[in-house]
Amino acid sequence: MAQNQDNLHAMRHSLAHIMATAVTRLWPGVKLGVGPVVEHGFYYDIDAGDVTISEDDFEKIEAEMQNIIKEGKQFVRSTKPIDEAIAWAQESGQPYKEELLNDLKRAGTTVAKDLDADELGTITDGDSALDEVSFYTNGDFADLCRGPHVESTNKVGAFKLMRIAGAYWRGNEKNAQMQRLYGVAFDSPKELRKHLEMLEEAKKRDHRKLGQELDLFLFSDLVGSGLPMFTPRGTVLREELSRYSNELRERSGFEKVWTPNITKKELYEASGHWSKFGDELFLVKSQESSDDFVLKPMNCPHHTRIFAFQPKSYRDLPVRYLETTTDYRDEKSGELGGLNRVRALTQDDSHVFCREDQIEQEMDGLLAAAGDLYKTVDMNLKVRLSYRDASDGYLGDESLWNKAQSQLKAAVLKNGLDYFEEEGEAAFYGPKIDFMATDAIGREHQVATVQLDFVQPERFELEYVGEDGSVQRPIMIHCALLGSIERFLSVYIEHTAGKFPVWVAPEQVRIITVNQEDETVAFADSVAAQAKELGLRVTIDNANESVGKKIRNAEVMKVPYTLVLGEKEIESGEVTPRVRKDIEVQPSHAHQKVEDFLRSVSNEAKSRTTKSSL
RNA sequence: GCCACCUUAGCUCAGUUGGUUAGAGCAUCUGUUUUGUAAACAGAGGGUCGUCGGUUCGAAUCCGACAGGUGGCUCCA
Repeated sequence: MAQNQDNLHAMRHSLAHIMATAVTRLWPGVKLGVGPVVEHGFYYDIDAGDVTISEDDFEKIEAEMQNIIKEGKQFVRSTKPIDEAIAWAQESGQPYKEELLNDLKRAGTTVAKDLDADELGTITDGDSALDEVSFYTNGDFADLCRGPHVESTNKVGAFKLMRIAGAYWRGNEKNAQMQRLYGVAFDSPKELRKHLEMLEEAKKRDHRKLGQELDLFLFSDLVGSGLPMFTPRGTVLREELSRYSNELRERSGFEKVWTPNITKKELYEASGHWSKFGDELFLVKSQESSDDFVLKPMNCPHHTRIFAFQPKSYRDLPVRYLETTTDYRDEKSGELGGLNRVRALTQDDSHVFCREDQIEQEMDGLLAAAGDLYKTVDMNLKVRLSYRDASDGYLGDESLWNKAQSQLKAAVLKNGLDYFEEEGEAAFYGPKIDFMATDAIGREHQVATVQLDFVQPERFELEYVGEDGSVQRPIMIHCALLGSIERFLSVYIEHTAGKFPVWVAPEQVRIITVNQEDETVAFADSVAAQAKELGLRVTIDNANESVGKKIRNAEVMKVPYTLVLGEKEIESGEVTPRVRKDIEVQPSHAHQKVEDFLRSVSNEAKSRTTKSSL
């Protein structure tokens, strides 16, 4: 298995090399960046000068790649001293390679390790010292590369070029933008086909498609991009989820607060957000006063004002505030996408103000709440410890940072969470524990987050009176369980493929009438009334259509339970519920009394289970 | 914001190299039908082909700008 993995890796690496060969043959003089292996395939960054490569060119590039593969040239590995390599880069007109090599020479091993493996890592020569780098040559084309490669160009399996994208040289938007050509590659055509089919399947559960089909949310050009609106059905999802999220915290002492949607910009100058995010705030102009207002982009500064409203004693702590509220951020246009990234986002936000000795207990409570929520929605999340990096975009004393980071790690370890650590992912005021969910095509998105903050209490001069009468500074713990409701929905809709469990389903029971006789309609009405009495979301389909058609409509809308009501049901007072296929049903009698059916559905909803007790 | 691509009816999509009144299925409405567990039948309405500008005797089709979207990059409190 490991053997196969290694081979697949070498194959993908070789394909990146072959693609670079092909592009160089087709457009002589292109300048090459880096060409690493990624999940499912590979890419290569290319600067083609004035030439624009587009997806229409894929056929041509793939054909040339096939030629190279047919030639079956050996990949020959060689090494050069770094100065010779630099000379080679200069001679062959490869300024990007030259830059990398110069950095390698200058940086030495220590720094090279810190750099992204996709960049410098690809050209370092494994464990050996950096005074030498490796090359792979196939025929007349040589490329700087760590490898490994397969032995010759005809041993590369099945591949397909997928798309082309812009990518800044070395990930910095101040640098030149190169063209990144992506391909996928597998051992066999069969596996490639399987992968492409999987992508087709994933498209069917795309939250944007399901949002349309299941009548959940919409965008309007008149309202603006990144500003979703929710239909009655979509609003049920939002409210059921945020209610649950709130319950989980109210249980452990959180109290709801309310803050306005606009505020003077001075609030964010105080918090530090203005200087960091000023250009992403929506400005609001008052016609009555000279104040500059902004739409609030987050809630912590407001919550510090509520905390500071009355003097606090150590006995008052922890103080726990909870607010589900919509924030506004003027994201750059290219960063918006479906519900995942919007300009009006609703956070199920909360803040704890506590003493240092209370951090552990508070963190435990929040991590447990996150665990409960994600167990209920049946999602497995990766936990990311998001630390600061060496850049200067962070506020606060470095020793406080170190302490906060180790406290977060301790909490994660104590709670037995699987985690990974990543530098440069922290908020500017503190490190975070981020819960990462995966969408239908495998992209990761942050949902829940727990953050430790020593900075804002400082900047807002928050205090409480300690046991000995001295003035103390509280610590803030930020937490959102869903994160942004919109983003959560984007992954949750894809996770469930729109087959929502009963407790969140916008429509829990659909009643279908067999005919439009008065008696039938009256019976349907009475069943619906009973269902509503039990707090169920129920609709009646009394359309003049065939029963088959109406069943189909209920199926298409993924309604969990459907009742067909006609003469038989009126006579017996019993129903035979049609259960959505994904719902686990414990073996039980197929038909049952109306009251029994409705009561058990109602119990399922209350207990937020995914199993049916019918 | 940057790179590539996309935009035809409410939805999904046809529309041949620029050439009459731009088509289909579903949905909607009307009529017939009163229906038993995934699509009854018939008819009708619905589009200045994303917007604006240009080329042309003639533009859904070619060119440009803008808007919206998709996939990436950058960013993400």
